[in-house]
Amino acid sequence: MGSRVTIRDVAAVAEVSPATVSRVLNADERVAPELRERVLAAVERLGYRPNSQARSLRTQATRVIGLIISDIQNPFFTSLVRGVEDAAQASGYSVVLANSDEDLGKEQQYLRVAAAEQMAGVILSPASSSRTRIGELVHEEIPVVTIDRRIAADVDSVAVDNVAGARQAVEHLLQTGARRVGVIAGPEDVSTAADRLEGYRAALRAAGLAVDPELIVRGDFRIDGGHRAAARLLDRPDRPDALFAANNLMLIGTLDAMAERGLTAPADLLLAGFDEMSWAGFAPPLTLVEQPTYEIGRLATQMLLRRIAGGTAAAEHVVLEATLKVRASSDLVRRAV
Amino acid sequence: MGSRVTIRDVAAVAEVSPATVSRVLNADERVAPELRERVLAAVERLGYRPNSQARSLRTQATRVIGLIISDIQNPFFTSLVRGVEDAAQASGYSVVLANSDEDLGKEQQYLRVAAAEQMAGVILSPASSSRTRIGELVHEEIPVVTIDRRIAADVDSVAVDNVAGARQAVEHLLQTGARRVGVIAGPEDVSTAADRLEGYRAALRAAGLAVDPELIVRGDFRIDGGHRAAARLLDRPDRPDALFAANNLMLIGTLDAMAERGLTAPADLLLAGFDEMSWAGFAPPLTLVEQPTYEIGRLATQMLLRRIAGGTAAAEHVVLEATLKVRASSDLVRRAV
DNA sequence: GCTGGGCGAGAAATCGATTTCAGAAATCGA
DNA sequence: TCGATTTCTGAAATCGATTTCTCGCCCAGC
Repeated sequence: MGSRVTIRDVAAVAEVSPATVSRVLNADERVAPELRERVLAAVERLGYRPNSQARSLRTQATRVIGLIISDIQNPFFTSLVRGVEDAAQASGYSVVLANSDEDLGKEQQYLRVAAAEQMAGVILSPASSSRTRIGELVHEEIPVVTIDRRIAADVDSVAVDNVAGARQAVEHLLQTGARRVGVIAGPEDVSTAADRLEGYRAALRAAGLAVDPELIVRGDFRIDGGHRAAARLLDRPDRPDALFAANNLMLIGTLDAMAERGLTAPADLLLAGFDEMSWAGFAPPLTLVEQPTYEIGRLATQMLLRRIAGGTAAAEHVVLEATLKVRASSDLVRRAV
Repeated sequence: MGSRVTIRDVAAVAEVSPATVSRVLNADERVAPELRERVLAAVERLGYRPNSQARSLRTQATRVIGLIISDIQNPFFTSLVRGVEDAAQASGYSVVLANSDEDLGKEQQYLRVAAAEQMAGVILSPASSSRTRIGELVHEEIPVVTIDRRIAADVDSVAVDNVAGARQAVEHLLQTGARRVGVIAGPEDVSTAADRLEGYRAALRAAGLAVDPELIVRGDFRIDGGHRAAARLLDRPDRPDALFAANNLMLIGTLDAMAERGLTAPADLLLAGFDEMSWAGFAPPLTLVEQPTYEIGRLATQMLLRRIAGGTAAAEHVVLEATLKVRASSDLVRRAV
């Protein structure tokens, strides 16, 4: 019947009271060295492991942080998860992972679970910037840090400078010779999508080019949506001479659509995307705006832990840099690279 | 200060005892309809949510199942996770997800967490068939179901018939005209890898061909390993005329290695792999042995829930079918498909 | 009319830890 | 030497639920 060994058993073996055992285990200094020894020996001998339910019932605090991701399948999140786990573990916290799958309903449910389980804190990549509701967590006073995307509520966030990243990519396309750059943008209510679109516009304006609304098509940050959006752009009589996909999965959809039409980059058009695609295997190598994903996870966790420890300052918004990696898909000269 | 509303508050408002509130909430029949009404109204009005720590401390049972995956980044697991979540949720359980990253140390740590948190059960895709240790869970009498891979211990498992799947793929390659089929096999201590290699051998034997050990190279089920293994095969003076990669990530590595050498399938050699690759975007479309991933997750969860409910029969091993999907990468005739 | 059985509801025990409180022993200062 | 602190330890309260125990009441049966 499992976790049979309780603190009383340890106390009995060590011939002390349960209170003393608890003190020893919680690094309370004022315990005689001799008793401490006896307790530790008993713990060792019995293989005692404190019952975490009982502990957190009493202390009203768990050492678990929730990590709610909008799309686990997206490799962007994988190394981010590692950053979170490493930082959390270093402070003795464990991480539970959930996949909202860009679904507001699922997201809501996980947020409820986090509140019900009284998790110490939550790191969230919100499915929507305007419709995600963290009310339950706020009510339970559970701190929240958003990653990758911001939300309306006043909480900490960690993200990259999406405007600058997208702008760099589009400016690069223009410098390489593109004149009509199509963009496969993300969903309207995701801040990341809005920012990247803004970067696209900024690049055009800086180059003195008009923003043609016909060249802006929205996808859903997933493969299918990217495929449909790219198809619409590619089937225009005046086909764009470059495409910028606002995230990695939509870039895959774009590659699909191009393959169907027998088009290749950079020969037929230039191509750039956002977010890592370490699955590799793509020909040609793709020009991408890359994010420091591990770092995002690590920083977000540290901010969260500070909040948990009791920081009550105003919400902090950390903005990291995204860097453009030019590769063959957008580079006529270095095509062979 | 969060979850302030306790069962006593509800009891006070409804003017009954806490015991009665508990009975109403746990569907105990013998409560007068009138009191039941009052209790439900009070619960509603106060927004009462039972404290799950307190509950599971008393009942000695959580409604959480752990899902420990060997590589989250592998899309194979994504729809499997969905299958688990759907089935768990239908029975009122929540799922916590962990990524062992094919690392025995991490795996061990998560297993320990599962034991410490007294999870109701664990679904595990073990990092190793021989070195994974589930002793702690067994000790706590926490049921375990392994997926995708088997382990030495006597626990339930759900997997596909990897031998038959691999055999089908290799037989297909032979029928399409291949004579020297190279295989990029998986790690020695993973049952899945051993089975698929066995299927490869069986196909050759059935065709009356000798098994050339030079054509068998081991990878690590990851992109890099697949890349190195494929490179070794491709650089041989007597290059194989077909390759079978034992999982999806190694197939990507194989594609990389081929691209570096200017080789394409099916023109230069035939190509087949194992596991879905729904990221698509690959040219040519790939011949793959596909698994019913969602179903694996769903079935594993149902088995686990039966164990949790108290089934004590002998370990059950469910074997599903994997089906070969022939696509252009191995099909000279239907190359245009 | 009295007893016994059944049922519904509250009081209290319980789960396993932490923490407060109080008392005994040790230390210190005068 | 004695009283006043301080230090250490154990007894008991506590966290918030569930569950056992107990009691009062009602009704049926003899």
